[in-house]
Amino acid sequence: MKKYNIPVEAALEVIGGKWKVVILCHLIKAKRRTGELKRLMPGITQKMLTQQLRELEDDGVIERKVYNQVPPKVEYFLTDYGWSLKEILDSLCAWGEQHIERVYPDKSEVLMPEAEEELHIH
Amino acid sequence: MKKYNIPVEAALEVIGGKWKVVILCHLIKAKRRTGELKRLMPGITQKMLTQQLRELEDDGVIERKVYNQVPPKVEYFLTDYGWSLKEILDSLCAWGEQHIERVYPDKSEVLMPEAEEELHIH
DNA sequence: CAGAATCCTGTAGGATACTG
DNA sequence: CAGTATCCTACAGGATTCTG
Repeated sequence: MKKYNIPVEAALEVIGGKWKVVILCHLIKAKRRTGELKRLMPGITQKMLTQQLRELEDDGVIERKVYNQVPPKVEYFLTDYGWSLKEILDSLCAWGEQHIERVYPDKSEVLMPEAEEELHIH
Repeated sequence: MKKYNIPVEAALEVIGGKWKVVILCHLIKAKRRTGELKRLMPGITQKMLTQQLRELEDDGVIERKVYNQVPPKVEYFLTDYGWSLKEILDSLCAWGEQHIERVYPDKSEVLMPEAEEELHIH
């Protein structure tokens, strides 16, 4: 059992990973398949993605649903416990939006995941 | 100029460092001298402390006040910009307090820094 | 498509000693 | 007391390949 010098460390232990907040911010908007997450995070490697997902799963923050079919289909989504992080994630996202330097003259450069939702890739 | 795949990355860039949230959580309660911070974070090394402090300073989140005296005295405190992170830090701390496993049968093991200094009301 | 298994490297970050 | 300056190592994390 871990000992913390300050309670906030308990939160950091769960969402402190390099990509965890980003992953959670995506999953708070919608459940996602592995490939979707990969496309939403061009910077992440295969290895890191699964690794971070496993840790989040082990911490009970997200859940993994496997569909028994070929080709395989796996979906990740927040658990109830994960939703308890909503306030944190919301404030983080809000701050990011407010304080981001405007690198996007128009929105064209921003990934618009919603647009590709429901897409079937063959 | 950095390009983000998702706005929240802007927030992570500022508070994503290993110790930054902890430091900020301390500074949100009161301005602190270097030695105080060191004692509040027994796990951090001299090097990491100054490094993280410098980065926070460079990002305009905290400010460093040097008193010209011997022995030296330096104080760190949040800037106005830094206070814009209050909501994030508050929700992080709150979550930590709620979800920490109760490792403290009584409070005796928890550091109680408040006792040693006046509060910094903003 | 999801992800496990390898191999490999950079660097985050620790320990220690020193200075104004 | 606050802060450099070194040295050094573990491991986070990347690239690539393979499999059901």
